Amino acid sequence: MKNARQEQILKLIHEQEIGTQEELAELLNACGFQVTQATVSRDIRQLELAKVPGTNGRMRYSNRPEDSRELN
Amino acid sequence: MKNARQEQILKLIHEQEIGTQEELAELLNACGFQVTQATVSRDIRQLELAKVPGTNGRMRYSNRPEDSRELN
DNA sequence: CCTGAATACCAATTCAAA
DNA sequence: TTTGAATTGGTATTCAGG
Repeated sequence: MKNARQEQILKLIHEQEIGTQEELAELLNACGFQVTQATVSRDIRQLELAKVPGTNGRMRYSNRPEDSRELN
Repeated sequence: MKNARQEQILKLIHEQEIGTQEELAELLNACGFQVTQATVSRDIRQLELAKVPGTNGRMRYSNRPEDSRELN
């Protein structure tokens, strides 16, 4: 089910550094959610997760930026 | 020069919705900064800008998320 | 160092399908 | 309405060079 999976995604990205959607898809599969990258991409859009270059140099999915709502 | 260009990038992403690095590169060129996507990619990493799926569905570059520092 | 061109990699979307 | 496979589009990186 979609909602449970998206919950799991939030949990996962909070627990560990996830660099790619494939990686996330694999972790979900390990949790019993059978999905492909295409679905993960859609989930990410719905959850409005951001991909940020971390301070360590690597990329990481994360919750949305504070100032992403309006311009000035 | 690099710093001036990165300043300009910050200004641009704050002023308008920028969806791709190519788009950003074009805007920079229009401002007199001659760059390609490769350099924009590096600047984005150095500035730690995030790419977020906006509420409107489109992608947008934005300043970094509030919670992107540590895990729990 | 910093950069561009080319490339390899990653992500969004299309197109069926259920 | 949700999904996967395949495709297309976008980005990170390599590799060479200034």
